[in-house]
Amino acid sequence: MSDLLERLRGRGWRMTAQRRVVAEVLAGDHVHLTADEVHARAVAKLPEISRATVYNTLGELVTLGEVLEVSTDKRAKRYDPNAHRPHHHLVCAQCGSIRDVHPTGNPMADLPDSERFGFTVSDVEVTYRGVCPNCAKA
Amino acid sequence: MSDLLERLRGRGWRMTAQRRVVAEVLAGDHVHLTADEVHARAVAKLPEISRATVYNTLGELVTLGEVLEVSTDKRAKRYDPNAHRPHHHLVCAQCGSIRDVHPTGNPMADLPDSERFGFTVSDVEVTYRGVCPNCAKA
DNA sequence: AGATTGACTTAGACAAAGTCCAGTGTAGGG
DNA sequence: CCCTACACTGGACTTTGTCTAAGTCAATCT
Ligand SMILES: [Mn+2]
Ligand SMILES: [Mn+2]
Ligand SMILES: [Zn+2]
Ligand SMILES: [Zn+2]
Repeated sequence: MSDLLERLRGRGWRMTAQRRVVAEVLAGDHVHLTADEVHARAVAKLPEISRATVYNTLGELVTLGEVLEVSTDKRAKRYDPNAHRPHHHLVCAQCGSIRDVHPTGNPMADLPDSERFGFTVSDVEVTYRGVCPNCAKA
Repeated sequence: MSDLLERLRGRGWRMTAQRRVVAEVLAGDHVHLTADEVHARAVAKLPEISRATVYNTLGELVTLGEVLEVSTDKRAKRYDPNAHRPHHHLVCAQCGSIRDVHPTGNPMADLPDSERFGFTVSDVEVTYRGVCPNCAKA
């Protein structure tokens, strides 16, 4: 995720300890943390970081297209650093765990003109729901 | 929507003025109101109805499968009375208006076993995003 | 019809998620 | 090493949703 920091520097971002820490927390695969989870993990690395800064930084990253907002459950938004490979989500209805998935086919092509109501459709988001192996055996 | 009231009576519900008003507010096609919008419209018909009752009633309708919860934006949940014909949603990214759509094909079949991570997948939710004709011409 | 009763409703306190702002601190260019 | 525009902080505030104690009333019974 240090290439992210490079890109941000290239965009004229001031490199602060807070922004570095938020970027660190977001590293990895299948990462879909809430803002408060990001804050909690950031505090572990930099105790004085404030909630407002975490919200600001996440919001900026979303605006720049470096992070996606996902709302799989009906509670807090989740922040997804996997913004450069298009994908969808598979969510456990019981424990809420989330995996990135790459379905075949193009759901966009499945929406006929007669069902578009004059909209210019630009994007589609697919959420699969089920029970994860862990919850299934319990 | 009076068949809804019938079904509720059949399930042993007490028929109160509040529940009747909430059912009335939910009548129609392409209706996807937030709880507060339902409350505002209910108050117009029955001024003393409380927020708690609207939330309770909506929750009960969801539990009974008579109304669906939808979260197309990342803000408040929306309540969808079209629970008996499966469908997906087309959302205007600018004004937030929502239409029910019926895509062809079955997105569930597009998720190969290798992308299921051992989950038992039971449901899929598709949200199309774009710009509605109204916002396009402005 | 009148009495009864438990389901229903209410107002308001509370909680969680997110926004906003005034004051303070600091990254990075000169 | 100074400056200053940008960034950060803490706390107040808003929105969305939940909970509870006390009061009300729909449906049933007599
Ligand atoms: Mn993802
Ligand atoms: Mn709908
Ligand atoms: Zn699970
Ligand atoms: Zn629109």
